[in-house]
Amino acid sequence: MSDRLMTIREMCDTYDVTPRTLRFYESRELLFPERRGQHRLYDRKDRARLTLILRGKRFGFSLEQIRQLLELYDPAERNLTQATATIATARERLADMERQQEELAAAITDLRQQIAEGETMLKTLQSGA
Amino acid sequence: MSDRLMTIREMCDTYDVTPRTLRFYESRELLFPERRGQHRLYDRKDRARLTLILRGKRFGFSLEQIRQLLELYDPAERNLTQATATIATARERLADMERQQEELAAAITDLRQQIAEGETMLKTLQSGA
DNA sequence: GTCGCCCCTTACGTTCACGTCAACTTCACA
DNA sequence: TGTGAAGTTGACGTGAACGTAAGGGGCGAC
Repeated sequence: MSDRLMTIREMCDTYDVTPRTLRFYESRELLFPERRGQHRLYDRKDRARLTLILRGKRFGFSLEQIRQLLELYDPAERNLTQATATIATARERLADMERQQEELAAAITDLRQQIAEGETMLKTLQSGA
Repeated sequence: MSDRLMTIREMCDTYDVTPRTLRFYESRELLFPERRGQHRLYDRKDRARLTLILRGKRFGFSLEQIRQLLELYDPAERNLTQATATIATARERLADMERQQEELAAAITDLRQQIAEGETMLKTLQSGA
């Protein structure tokens, strides 16, 4: 199964991050690995969280924004007002992402066009202007 | 027309950035406004560039990556090898963006699902658990 | 036992993308 | 003629997200 516990090194190799990064995320309360003595051990849930963290980063979110999002994925919310707030900020994040999606689609179309034009220019240059 | 020259303040108001930001972009060679005496004046092309800069930032690109992309939009390339390199890095950026688009779509679907689940939980809490 | 390796904490250093402040010029206007 | 608004350069400050170096514990291999 995938519910094996992983050492920090295994995590780093798997997700291409440094130990410093994982400890840093822990200090910012984005990860909560178990401790076997002094050593950290990461389980399936930790890995899922890390996946979401790295994904969030690629979309340009701050670690704090990501931390708030993670609360949504982690049903530790027993408090009503807390849960309401979590969902509200999640909606904002969702709106951000939807806007970004539209912009991204437009930018991709645009860039494809520019590349095509660039290539046309390139061929002109090659054919000896 | 939109080919009016704009002062730094007009630019700031229009694009919601600070003068410091515009001067910083200039120092990093992302913008090249004219000089009327000491003062900077931004034309249509500068505004187009700024739009692309801000867009790129929202996608999580660094200013240096954006600077390289801008070369593509600016046909000042008279050099063959230079133009080839520019197009090559533009292709990489495009690939990044396409990957990001897929990921983003998946993340949005995912987040919507989580929000839905969160709301279900919320109603359970509200109905008095 | 001691060597190497992996892990730990603490703490200062670094990069990016600006913010902030000081001191100066230039120009419109009272 | 000053005065204030808007612009300039230059230098130092700042927050986020780590990098890096120093010093130390534990543990299997030789």
